[in-house]
Amino acid sequence: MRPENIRVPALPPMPGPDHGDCKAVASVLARVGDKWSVFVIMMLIDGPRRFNELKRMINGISQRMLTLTLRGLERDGLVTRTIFPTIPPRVDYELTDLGRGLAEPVKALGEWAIAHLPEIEGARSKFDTRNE
Amino acid sequence: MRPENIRVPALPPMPGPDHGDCKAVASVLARVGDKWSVFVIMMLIDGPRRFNELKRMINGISQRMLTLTLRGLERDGLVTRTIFPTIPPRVDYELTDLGRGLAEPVKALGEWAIAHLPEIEGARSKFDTRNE
DNA sequence: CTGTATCCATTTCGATACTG
DNA sequence: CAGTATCGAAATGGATACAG
Repeated sequence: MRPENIRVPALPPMPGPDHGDCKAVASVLARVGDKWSVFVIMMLIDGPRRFNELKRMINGISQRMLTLTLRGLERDGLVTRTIFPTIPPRVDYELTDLGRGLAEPVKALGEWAIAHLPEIEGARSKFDTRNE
Repeated sequence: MRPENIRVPALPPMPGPDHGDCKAVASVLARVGDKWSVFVIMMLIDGPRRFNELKRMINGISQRMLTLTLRGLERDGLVTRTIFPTIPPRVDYELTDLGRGLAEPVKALGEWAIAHLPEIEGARSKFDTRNE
């Protein structure tokens, strides 16, 4: 049997051509999926905000979750954290260029959500009543 | 004191003008944020798919999570579920018009994620090494 | 083939208390 | 003001077994 006739076994664990990025992309989408990340990004579109300012704007968020959300956004390079060593201390959070770029598709998604909310809620209640 | 001088107390539990939609919009965003919903929507863009077909395409998803994800999408009116009473049984899932509409901004978000993945991963490792 | 039911580990998150 | 630390409740998700 000559080399050109050797059969190479298929490669089973390779579902699609873009699977290499799959987990990585998922990690980015997960950030957007975080309940609070989107709200924080929205609140920062108009300019920098202080910690408690954000806390008041977002209404239901706990101090803990705001801290964790901001740390996550900072880690991904989406917001900057600026400390003013005054007393009382002051910390400003601001979107980076990257963060402002992300805000665009996020805003589009949010606008779609608002526009189609009636349809979705209708579908939901219809589905729920159909199954008691 | 005349009527025009009466002071109306401020309304404390009303953080912003768009707060009424806040919880509702969040519930839509939460669906997109679901780890698997976005992948399922992507897989359905090209046309209807069967249950196990989706399961194979998505690679890491468990049977349980695929069922739950599809039920959620169906409940929101984003996919339809068509049963063919053959044996063995066959069930097709397909995007509705609403679902195809949602796919647009979702795709934009996914493309942004892929395009800026290097920046984000760079920011992450930088952040992680800076904090040991 | 297309699910449902159950169990269990892990993660997530809110409440609370405390620090510089 | 801007966090950190800790705890327990709840949600999430995988594995497995079973059913129509």
